[in-house]
Amino acid sequence: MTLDLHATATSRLQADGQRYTSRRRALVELLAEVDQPRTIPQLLEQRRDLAQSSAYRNLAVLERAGVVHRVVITDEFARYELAEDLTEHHHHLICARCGDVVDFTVPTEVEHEIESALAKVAKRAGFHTTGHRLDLVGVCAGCT
Amino acid sequence: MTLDLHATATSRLQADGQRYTSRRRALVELLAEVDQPRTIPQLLEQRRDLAQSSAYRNLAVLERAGVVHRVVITDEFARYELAEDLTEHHHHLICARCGDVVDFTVPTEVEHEIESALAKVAKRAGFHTTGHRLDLVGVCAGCT
DNA sequence: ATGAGTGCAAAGGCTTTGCATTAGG
DNA sequence: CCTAATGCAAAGCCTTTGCACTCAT
Repeated sequence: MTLDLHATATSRLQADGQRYTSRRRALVELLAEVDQPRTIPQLLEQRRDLAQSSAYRNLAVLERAGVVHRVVITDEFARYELAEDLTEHHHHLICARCGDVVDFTVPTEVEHEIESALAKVAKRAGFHTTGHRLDLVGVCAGCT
Repeated sequence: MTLDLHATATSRLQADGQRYTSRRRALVELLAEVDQPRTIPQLLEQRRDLAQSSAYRNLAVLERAGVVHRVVITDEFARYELAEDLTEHHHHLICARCGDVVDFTVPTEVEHEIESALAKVAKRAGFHTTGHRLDLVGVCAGCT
């Protein structure tokens, strides 16, 4: 799995004319460790040897290559997570208490219901959707 | 409708110890005119007599009072719309082409399906949700 | 009069960029 | 070798804040 992840990252970056350098690999590893989108300050705190500007630049490169995905929740910090096809499908629980964002998955059957409802929405509204954002606002486990 | 809107705004602001001044009323009117969340630059362009800092401050006041709602889509500009209970329930179509955000409503029956699916999600995940964000990414009418 | 509201300008905070240095292929 | 990548510092951009002025009550 980890091997696949890095192999995939390498090939996707190469396809975009980019290298899979040590810092980029470090960022991908940090994102793969956790089940929540992370802010750049969080990433920098875990890996003090990463330069802030390079982190911003590298995450932008990784996003263009389709390795990571940028998630905008509030306007304080952008968050990054691995691209959807490198993780399992999930949604976000935005904690109204602590502001943290955690992934959470739903049973396949419910997922299908939501997707079918969304498909109807798209069809009736008469446009082709390229994706959707579905997040729940509530209270995370840590905040009880 | 318009009368109700301003009457409601007045009472909600009063409940928060705030006045419904001309600039605040102007902001509410601008938001009521369109069916999409607007950025502060957009609002300032339509009403050149509004001061930028006051617009930021007044929208913050109006949000605390529950008259408007702040919507964060990307990290460039925050957007504001009338509070949900002052408009009809709607979702957002984020245009991948021009970056604009437009409201769009769905048939009640589909809306119910989505809400019931979301209720299941919340229940199975074991938390109390206070709300959800459901936006579609696609191409708006203007971009065909 | 008296405090809320307003406008201008300056400061904050996240993110991006310029530039010299380092490193990967 | 030679270009891409990196790190530091400075600049950008959206937003907030300080402060004096104005307006409503």
